[in-house]
Amino acid sequence: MPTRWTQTLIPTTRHGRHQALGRTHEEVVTDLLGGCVESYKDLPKTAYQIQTKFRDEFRPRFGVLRSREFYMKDTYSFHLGMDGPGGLDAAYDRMYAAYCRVFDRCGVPYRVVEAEAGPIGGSASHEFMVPSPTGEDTILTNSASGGGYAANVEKAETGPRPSDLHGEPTGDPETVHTPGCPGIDDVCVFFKKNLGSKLLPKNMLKTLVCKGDAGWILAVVRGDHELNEAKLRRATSASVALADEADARDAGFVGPHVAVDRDDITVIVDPDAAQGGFWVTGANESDRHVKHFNWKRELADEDQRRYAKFNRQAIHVADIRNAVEGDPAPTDKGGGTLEATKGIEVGHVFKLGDKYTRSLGVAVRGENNEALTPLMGCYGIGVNRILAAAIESTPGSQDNNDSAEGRFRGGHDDDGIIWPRALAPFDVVITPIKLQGNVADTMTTLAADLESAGFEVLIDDRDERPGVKFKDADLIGVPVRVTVGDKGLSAPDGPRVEVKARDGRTGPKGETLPLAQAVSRVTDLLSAKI
RNA sequence: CGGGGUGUAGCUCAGCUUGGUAGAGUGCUUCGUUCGGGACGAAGAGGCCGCAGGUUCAAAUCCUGUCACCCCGACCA
Repeated sequence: MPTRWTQTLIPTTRHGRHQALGRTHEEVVTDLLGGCVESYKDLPKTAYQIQTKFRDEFRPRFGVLRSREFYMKDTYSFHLGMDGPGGLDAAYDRMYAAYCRVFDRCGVPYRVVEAEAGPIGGSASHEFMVPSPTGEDTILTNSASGGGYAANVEKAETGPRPSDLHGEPTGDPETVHTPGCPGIDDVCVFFKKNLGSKLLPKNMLKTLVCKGDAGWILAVVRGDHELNEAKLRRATSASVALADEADARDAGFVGPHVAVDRDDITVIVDPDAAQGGFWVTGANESDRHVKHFNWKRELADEDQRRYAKFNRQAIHVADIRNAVEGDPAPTDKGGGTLEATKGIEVGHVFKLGDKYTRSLGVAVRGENNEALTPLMGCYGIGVNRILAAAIESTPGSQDNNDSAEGRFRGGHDDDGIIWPRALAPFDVVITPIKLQGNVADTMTTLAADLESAGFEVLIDDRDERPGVKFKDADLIGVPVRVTVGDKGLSAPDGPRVEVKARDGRTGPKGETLPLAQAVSRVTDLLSAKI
């Protein structure tokens, strides 16, 4: 991946030499491990580190959500094979389960989504996403329709979509001069401005020229859809490369009928593009588009010769585009309709296979002294991003597990942060109303009792008005606040204090209860499964 | 790199179109009254209006240049 290097920070030293700041460490760890293992008996092995990573982000934003410097835990495992004990599959499953426990205990709502193993190689990949409107990744799920499918846009499959290549034309073909408009949007703007007719991207066919193993591949999707290269690769079971940029301009005027009379072109059409009705597409001529394109008329004829593959029904209709909201969900995953949600990626597990070990020449000797290339998995957690995600997360979001009644996982409201307990800087804040009478003594004793019970306690002994302290406690999001005041302590039936949970479990005004019950009530609130 | 925006009191900003030597809120200082959900009154301190030129009797305001910051976009294991 070229981006692995373009996004690496490479400063120049005063001596004119280049130094690279660590990005991710598949190569480094693989190379390191290669020097440590000799025999099949040395595997499996797992290495991890928690350290600062650097990445030359195009556009850092949202504070700690996307930054050039961040904290990351990354783990790499090495195996002799895929199956059985000690294999990559088993390690992957255990790592997956461990990640679920990590995010459970952090108290952030998350969803595990299927991700594209992609051109980097490997066979399986899952992302751990925290749902949030601030998120930069899009997740597609069918949970609203009762299914259990979740995947990112690159990976998401759609259920069956009907297609019909034999619909009747909507009119005679008409070539339109569209100077300087290779792109879909350009053409639509041109139609409106210069021809006074409204043309929508969904009425256009986007034809992408790709190089396959055995000749050219034309990938055709609707103008408002995006080609998914991984899906195209699977549909052709071949390696696929988009035509290079030098050809890109003229490629913008290509239409599917360029395949006519040629046998070295394979046409692959997304179902939504393989329809009758009104189409505008490239005219196979620079600066020209054609109206009323029709699949049957343009590719077949009476002699059944124009595009032989069409007539042999060898033209492929396949899901080759990114899924979008509203698509049917895969039927074997519960069916229904896909809906889109924004999410923040906080973790990723990945079966890399032999991609790195093979290219770096790492091998061990097997039982028969043969050379074996280990398989590899990698597993990452964006440590500081969890903090941001915990605050940005949508309160009450569903997660992958059964959403238990009353389970609450933090986030924020108009008053500030609502920390899940595991991430909060303190468990309890004690807010004295005014340091008079025995308030100070009670407060100190209570703090000591709470600390003995295992909690981290913050005492707000600032000389501020009560309202100020309440607002600040809410703002920094300490999970439980205990208010100690002279009025409560001198109640006729014995001293009382107020206990309030930041997440609202104790209501907007909290609970007033006898001082003696404070520690046990706080314990209840803090040990509730979050 | 492309597009847009903003630089005025410690902070958040108004004023600029229609030039006339600077305002609000908040914060700060002092005094008094208050004190269970960001108190109230009174008095006060605080700004070469990002920087450099130009136009003008006169520039925060108009013109040119420059610097800085912010936002949006560039398909991101």
